Parts: sequence; structure tokens; C-alpha cells
Amino acid sequence: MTPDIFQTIADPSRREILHLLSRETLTINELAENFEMSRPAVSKHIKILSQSGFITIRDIGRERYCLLNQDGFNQLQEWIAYFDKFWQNKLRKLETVLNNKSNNA
Amino acid sequence: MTPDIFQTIADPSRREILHLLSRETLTINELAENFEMSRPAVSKHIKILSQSGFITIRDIGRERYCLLNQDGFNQLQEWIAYFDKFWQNKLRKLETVLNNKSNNA
DNA sequence: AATTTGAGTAACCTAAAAGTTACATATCAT
DNA sequence: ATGATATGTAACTTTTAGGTTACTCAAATT
Repeated sequence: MTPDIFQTIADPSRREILHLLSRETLTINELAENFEMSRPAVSKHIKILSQSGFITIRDIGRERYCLLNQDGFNQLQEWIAYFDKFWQNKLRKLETVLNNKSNNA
Repeated sequence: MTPDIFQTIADPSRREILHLLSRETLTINELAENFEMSRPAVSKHIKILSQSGFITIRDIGRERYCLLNQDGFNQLQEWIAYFDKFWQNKLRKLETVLNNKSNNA
């Protein structure tokens, strides 16, 4: 079952992984060096990030290179876009009110 | 301790609450009517949403009206903006490569 | 003043998430 | 072939998140 994107980025370690991968492509072991936790724990996080579309894995020999995948971020953007409309609409309504005020003055 | 915004939106019920509030302002009890869970459970979610800046509460008598607050959404936008830069940068680099190719042709 | 209503809190329970260790597997180097 | 390295998986433990019920308090209603 593919994990939900909100759940995926709720974990600080996973967000840190994304941050590290924004600087450079890294293997699982290289990633693990940046954390206190064990390598299998990192491995699990990678799986979740991969399944929910935040990273892509490129196998080269016995190594797995992790790189950012835009899909996950786009899904998140879509969610926020809905609420962006809400705020824009609110602003528009406010402007209408202000316009009516000046018209009636 | 104020909860982190990612943790806050990780819960489906809380996202549903935000969705409901994008349509109309509701009191805690009115919100609770939309869910299977008990009112105290909803009350807890409201507290978390409020503390992390996704909603604002306006007390009127014994009722508490919940409305969306842009702060939480903005924080989320900021996080995504960092990675947006990553993708834009990647695109820019790709363009540079393509330009060099045509120059050398 | 007594009752009802809206809501917060405390104590507790349960389920799920995140971590661990131990083991398995495949690739690389010698 | 043998040993070392990179990684995945399984079984287990611990922590934490989300839910419940019971209780309290304050505002509205009668």
C-alpha cells in the first residue's frame, strides 16, 4: 500500500533526507551516515519516500542512488492550491466590498 | 509545545476539518457533527490546528467559531518553495547544457 | 435558581509508527 | 571461491498519536 504524502513528510528524518538530496545525489549508506539511527531505519524511510513519489532510486550495481522526484511535491502543491483559491476568493470579496463602499460614498 | 505543521496536516480528519472550514465557519459542535468520532476528539484536533496556525478561533458566548488562518498554509508554502528552487535550478542547468550543445554544433 | 448546552481536561486504552537487532542476498574485489 | 560491502527483510520493542469515557466549568435558557 502506497503511503500518503502528508504522512510521508510528517517525519522530520524524511524531510531531512529530502533536504540532503536537494544538495546531491546520495546512496542509502551515504544518507545513513548523516543520521544517528541505524541503516535499516534509513532504508525504511527511503522506501516510504520512494513509494509516495518524493524520490526516485537508480540502481547501479549493489548501490542505490537516491534522487528527488517532483511528483510528491506536485501532489502537495495541488492540495495547497485548493486553499490558495480560498484566500484569493476571500481577497476578491473584500475588494468588492471596498469598491461598493467607494461607489456609495 | 506547538505542534509542527507537517504533523498537523498528516491526520486525515484534520485535513477534512480544514476542508469543511473552507466552505463555512463552524463551531466545534457543528464540526463534530460531520465526524464519527466524539466531540472531545474533534476538540483536540481543533487545538492542534489552532496551535499550528491553520485555524483561528473566535469565542462568542459559550460557542467557539473556527475559521481558516493563512499562517499555517504559508509556512507550508515556504517549505515547498525551497524545493521549487531546486527544480527551477535543475531546469536552468538543463537549458545551459542544451545551449552549449547548439553552440558547439 | 435550576437545567441545558457548548466546550475543555484528565485518565486511560489501543493501534500504528519508528526504531532496533539479526539474518538473507547480491555484487564487487581479491 | 572467499571475503567484504551495500542493501533488503523479518521479528520484535517502544513510543506516540488518536481515540474513548467521565468529569468540570461557564454561558444560555427556562
